[in-house]
Amino acid sequence: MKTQLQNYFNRHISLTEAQFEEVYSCFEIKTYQKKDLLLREGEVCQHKYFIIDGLIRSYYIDDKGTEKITQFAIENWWVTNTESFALQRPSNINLQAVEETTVLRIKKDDLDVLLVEIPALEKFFRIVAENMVIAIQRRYGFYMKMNSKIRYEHFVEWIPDFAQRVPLYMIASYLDITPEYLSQLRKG
Amino acid sequence: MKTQLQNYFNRHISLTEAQFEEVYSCFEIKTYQKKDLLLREGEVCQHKYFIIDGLIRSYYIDDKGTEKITQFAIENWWVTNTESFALQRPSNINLQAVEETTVLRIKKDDLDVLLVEIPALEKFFRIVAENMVIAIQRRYGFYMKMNSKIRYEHFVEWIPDFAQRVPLYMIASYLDITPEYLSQLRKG
DNA sequence: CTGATTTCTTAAGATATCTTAAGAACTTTT
DNA sequence: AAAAGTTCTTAAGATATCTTAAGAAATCAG
Repeated sequence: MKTQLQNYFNRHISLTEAQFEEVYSCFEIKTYQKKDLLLREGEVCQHKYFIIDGLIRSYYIDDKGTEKITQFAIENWWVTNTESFALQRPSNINLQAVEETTVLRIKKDDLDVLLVEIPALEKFFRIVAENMVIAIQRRYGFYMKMNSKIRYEHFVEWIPDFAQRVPLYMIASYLDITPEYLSQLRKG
Repeated sequence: MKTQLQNYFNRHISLTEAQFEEVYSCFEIKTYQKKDLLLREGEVCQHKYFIIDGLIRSYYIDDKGTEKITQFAIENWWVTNTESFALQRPSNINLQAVEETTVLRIKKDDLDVLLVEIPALEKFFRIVAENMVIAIQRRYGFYMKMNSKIRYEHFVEWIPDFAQRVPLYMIASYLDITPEYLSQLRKG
């Protein structure tokens, strides 16, 4: 748990043992049951979450009442609603545990203090944010370029693990395909 | 020019006059003519650009030979290909001046040095990166939710300036609509 | 001012994907 | 093991958007 977070920090910056202790003391361990919400549409997002184990999805309900999944996140990923967290505005998405999920979470206020006390963290979160930009651009770039069938094949190939852990209709939603049409695609 | 950059830094962090001078000395002024490329597909992106004046687009050529625009950037925006710049990989997009455009640009190597010397810059670029995440998510979130007609109307309403400065077929490309279909939409 | 290039429009037929509705196959709970 | 809930499939008709091809309008270069 502790080591898992420490390893992640060490990927990008070096913290002294004391610094890491200070950082770690600001995190809280939480376990969510399947279907529990970490963040509800309309609330202001107060936490950044580091996933120790499990699977989180980010989704909203569209005007027709259909769930639209915008992101999945698994072990060793950071998750939050950046817009709501950074600007302290009401969230337009829900964060929900797809499986039983354990996270380390940190409050915005605590993080703000830490960033001042340990400037190396600025670098860390700059890199995390840049990686997020890269990931999102790759995702949508691919999405825009490819048709439904290729999107699905790519998804299964790329993260075969997901195809196991997530029901098909959620993959469909993430890929912006109706489950019915995905069914057709899988046939032929 | 100098002030414009300084103002932008001051939005998020405070630099002493001396620090700003050091920062500024790493930037180079460049003017690109209409259609000049700042970055070519396949090259590794070596610069971050701060636009003083003008308009830059980011685009690639798809398998059918059609230009697909992924981003526009104007005065006071930062632009680069984050993936290529951060990971020093070949770029999958072109950056091109849509109008005559003046930028302040900084080399990756120089920026890396600056970030070490002036840690406050880490915070600055963390915030810039977070804002980019927010902007991209808003953009694609909206894109996914809305149909072509609403995307177009929103675009014109949101940045009316653009509708003047950018040919219609580029707006179509950015909104992922064929120019022919956009023509139909504008009629009825 | 004229020819060349770039940008925009029209219209008809083609296609990817959605919608609706229903039932089958699983999975979890009792 | 029955009931209840969740997930997946099938198929037919509907629709948003694309493709192709052509010409009109506007802008740029000589």
